[in-house]
Amino acid sequence: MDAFYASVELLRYPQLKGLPVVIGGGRRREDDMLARLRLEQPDYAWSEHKLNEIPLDVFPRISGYTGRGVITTATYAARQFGVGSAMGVMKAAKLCPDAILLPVDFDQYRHYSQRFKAIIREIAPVMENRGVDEVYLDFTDVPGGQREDGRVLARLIQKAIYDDTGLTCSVGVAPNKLLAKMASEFNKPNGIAIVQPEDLQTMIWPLPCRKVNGIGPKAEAKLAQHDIHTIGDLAQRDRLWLMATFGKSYGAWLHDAAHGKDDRPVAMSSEPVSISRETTFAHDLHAVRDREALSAIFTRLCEQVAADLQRKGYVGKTIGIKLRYDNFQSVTRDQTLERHVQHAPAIRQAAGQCLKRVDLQRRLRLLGVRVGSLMKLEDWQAQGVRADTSGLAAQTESLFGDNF
DNA sequence: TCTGGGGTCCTAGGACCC
DNA sequence: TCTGGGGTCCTAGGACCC
Repeated sequence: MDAFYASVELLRYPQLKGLPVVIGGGRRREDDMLARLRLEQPDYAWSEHKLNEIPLDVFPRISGYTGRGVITTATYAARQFGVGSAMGVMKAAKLCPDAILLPVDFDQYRHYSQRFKAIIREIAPVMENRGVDEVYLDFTDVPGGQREDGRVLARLIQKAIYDDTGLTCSVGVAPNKLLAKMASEFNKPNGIAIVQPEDLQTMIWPLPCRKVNGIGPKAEAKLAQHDIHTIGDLAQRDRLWLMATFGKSYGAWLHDAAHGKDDRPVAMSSEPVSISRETTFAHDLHAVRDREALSAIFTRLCEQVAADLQRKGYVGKTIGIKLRYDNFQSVTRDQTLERHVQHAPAIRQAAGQCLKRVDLQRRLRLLGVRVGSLMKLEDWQAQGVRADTSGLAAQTESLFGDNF
């Protein structure tokens, strides 16, 4: 198999490239930011179609930010300061007070995501989604795909995406998904990198283990304890020793990954396993003192999950909740129903039962609702099973009232 | 001024069944 | 005098990814 890994870069303001920019914080829209900037700079005649003309001093700086948000992504200039994904915005502000802070705008990302994926699919139809800004491609059967080891196709894709969206894109080409993903990071942003099987020792083995997709902070720390730091270090270790130390399955996978082995196909479609909604409160809430606020949030989460299920055409059988306490400890509870459900009252009823099984004395920072064991609505209807939501709405009020 | 939101997959124990 | 054993489902937690 010949695999591509492509990821688009979501920064759309050319004048910000090369500067420390952080995208993150609360849920605001980029439209709102532009509207506010327009208010603040009424004399300046720019439009959304000329994003590159917005002067630098108009963009908000990170230093004015207050709140609990985290960073979604950061430019390389910002990363020089130690700023990175998933870091609290407040912490980033300390590390790099002059950084520009752009709002996260998932609606806009989804829009651009659909566009760039549609463009890619026209060129290379065997495509696997990896979130909003990344895809895998199998270009084995794409005509002309093998020219210059895939470089011609990579350039074609980059140009097509840029012409339509103005977004740049990094591409990695390799014999499998594991290596293509690593290759895509070699020349970011807007680059192309090709890794051949014979490049394994020179290009892959010197990299830290953490670069392997699937080795996270915990595994990295445990590997380091055994003096394994690079992928090359890992490749030298005995397969059976790895299996004994890291578990049969994970140890074997580590050994394969270090040797560049990966036979996962590019999966064009996959059914969701669960659908959930969760929210972190602006301030920690107490189950007794803030009962009404929590109750309203809980109801809204159930309604949002129900709306997501209906919009996407699924029913679910396992209803769960997630709580995060003020010390960041998370707990989950779930319950599998006898019948699949899809509507908010039934979800709220079951989720309310789950709430009764957790400690509600401690302050909470997050509440979430999840529906799993999903089934396509049409398959479920084909079985002739009928939803039983009658009467649940009436029960819900009293059950819920007992919990918060 | 710590630590979002939406997912997947794995593990491990207990229940239950044959 | 006993402590089989495999398969599946359910539940809770945790690692990891984007």
